[in-house]
Amino acid sequence: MTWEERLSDAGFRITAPRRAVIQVLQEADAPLVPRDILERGGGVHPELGLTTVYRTVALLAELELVRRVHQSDGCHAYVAATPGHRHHVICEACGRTVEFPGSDEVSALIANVERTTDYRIEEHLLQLFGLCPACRGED
Amino acid sequence: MTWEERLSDAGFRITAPRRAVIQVLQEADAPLVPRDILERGGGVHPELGLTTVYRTVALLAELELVRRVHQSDGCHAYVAATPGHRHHVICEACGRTVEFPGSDEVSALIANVERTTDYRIEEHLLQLFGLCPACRGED
DNA sequence: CTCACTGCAAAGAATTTGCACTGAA
DNA sequence: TTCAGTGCAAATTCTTTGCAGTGAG
Repeated sequence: MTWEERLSDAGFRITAPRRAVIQVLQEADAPLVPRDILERGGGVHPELGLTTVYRTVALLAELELVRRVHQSDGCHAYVAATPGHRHHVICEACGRTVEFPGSDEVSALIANVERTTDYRIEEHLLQLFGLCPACRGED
Repeated sequence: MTWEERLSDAGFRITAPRRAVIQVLQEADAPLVPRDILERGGGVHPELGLTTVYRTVALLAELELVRRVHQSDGCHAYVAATPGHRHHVICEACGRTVEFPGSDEVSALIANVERTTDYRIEEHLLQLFGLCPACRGED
């Protein structure tokens, strides 16, 4: 199912600005902040406004089509989400992002922490930062 | 070694505003955003300014005495850091925060991800969210 | 046809910077 | 005594809101 179908099924309209934002996010391989999306989206739909970018990413995030990632400097960038997968490795040099599945290690860790801290864990935020193969100079 | 000694050793001066910010952060058991720190710090040093709070947390974070944590709503809150420990469990109800050590599971996970993605992992951000024992109604 | 969606401009936060003054070392 | 550190006010972002016009369904 495409993003447009998902929007449509959820009762939202398919408009030119939304198409532009969707296209930009789907083509990006690194997290983008709203301003990035505006700039790139301008190539597709020049009238695009920043307000609409904010509203659209909020909508897409709610439908879990994109995910918000956190960065040490500029927080709140967005990347396309792979369904079921929840974590990101972000290249510190080029920003290129890859998702990896929530793994057994994470489950084991959570069980472990629940036992030692007596908290009941419901959510987690896990992001790894490093260098992608290309930026390590092995391209 | 106290925080003041650490500051001093690093060549920074010990001032009343810095003492106030330090005291507030050391007494807090949940992450605080700059405005929180300002309000609480006002009880200790009424002239405290928001600018100084920003500058002081940046300094403390650089010395790794506090850590910046990310929250889904208001990003960028700060908590006292336990040396060597790197992760937090934050209670979704009361905000109370507990640190837990970087464990074998995390190392295993990282090794795993390095293998499958071919990224070289250098940093990670791991935060768990859940309910602390008190907020689960078992107090 | 309707009303969800849009862009603009303005309002509101969050954060940083310029600057003269003050007090820690 | 000196200059790092401070508070204020102003400047910059970043993000949200109010509103009248417009086009998707």
